[in-house]
Amino acid sequence: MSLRHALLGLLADRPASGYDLLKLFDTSLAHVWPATQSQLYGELNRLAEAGLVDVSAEGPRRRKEYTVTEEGLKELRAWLVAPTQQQPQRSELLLKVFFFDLATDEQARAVLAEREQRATAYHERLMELRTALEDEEGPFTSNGLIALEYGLRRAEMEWEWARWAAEQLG
Amino acid sequence: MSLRHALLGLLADRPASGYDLLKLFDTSLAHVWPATQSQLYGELNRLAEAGLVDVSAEGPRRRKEYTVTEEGLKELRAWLVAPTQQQPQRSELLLKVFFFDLATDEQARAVLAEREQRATAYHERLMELRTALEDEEGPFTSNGLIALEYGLRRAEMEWEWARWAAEQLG
DNA sequence: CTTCGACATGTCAGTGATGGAATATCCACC
DNA sequence: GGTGGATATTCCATCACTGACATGTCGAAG
Repeated sequence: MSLRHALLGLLADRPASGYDLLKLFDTSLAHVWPATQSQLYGELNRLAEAGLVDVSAEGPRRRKEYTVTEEGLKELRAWLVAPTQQQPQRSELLLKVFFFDLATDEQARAVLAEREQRATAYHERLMELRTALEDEEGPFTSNGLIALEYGLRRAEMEWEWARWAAEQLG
Repeated sequence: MSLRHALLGLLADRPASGYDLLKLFDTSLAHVWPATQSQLYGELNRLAEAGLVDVSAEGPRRRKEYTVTEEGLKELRAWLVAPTQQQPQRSELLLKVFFFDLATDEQARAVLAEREQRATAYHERLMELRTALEDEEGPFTSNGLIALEYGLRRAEMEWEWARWAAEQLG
């Protein structure tokens, strides 16, 4: 349900087309709220129907540029201050942990090692992203860095936990 | 897709009915892979159709008791050692952080404070669950504690981050 | 002048989760 | 003997996400 607010948020900075927004998603919001092209175009049309955005310009190649309406901004601000519902956390990894008794110790260790690796790799990617972000000056940079820090801390937590868990198995 | 494996995993410990499994989900797996009643019964029927479980007994009130088949166990073990796909992380909280410029500092702080509170409350709940688990001896206790530790660490990470983030706003 | 890559939008089938309603049985208690 | 609560299963409408397919335009490079 928040894809809608992600779009409104990006459009609040500046008008953009679906294509623009798709790229913005891939860069800025990729780690926070990934979305596919089909979702995005569909939601844009629904947003326009609901009067939260307007088509402010049409360009070549059927390009439609969207702008948030007053109503859209209102909706966005209301969402920002509404209580954040935390979505139920499903974790395939932890599910496997639950059933570790069905595997050998070696197999269990492999599962944990895989996660540790992934977490460190992800951490590195985020560190690169951070240095990249620090150079350029975008509208979402400083807030983006706060969100990014969450990812970094989470990755650290994950590999520390994975190591600890592997010890527990012994 | 892993609901299937969650069910197989629980049934691998002992045969059970849908109703039993629902209760097991609510207690043991609630924090790891929540599932609703409609999902669960549906998946059980599909599992039986696929030959991964058998109806091993029928009791009063149309109760059907399911048991994993050899094939089901095979599937479960294959899943355990297969690479764990990490599902894309959508976070409504981080999305809000991205758009903090649209809110007042006060509002942003409130969002962060709410999360900090939730994280500490969740941490407390998990601590209680841990002491409860440590007393009783279940089949999944020791692995459950490893999974639970993940939740604890994550909650700690979250409130530390929320505090840090609030400082950044100043 | 053609072709290739980037730009740009739309649609659809399949899958899985949500939430609620409908149905029925058994048991304990009054 | 009737009622309420726990046991137990099934179905359905709705919604969101995925991944793929379909369609078409423009600009630059050769």
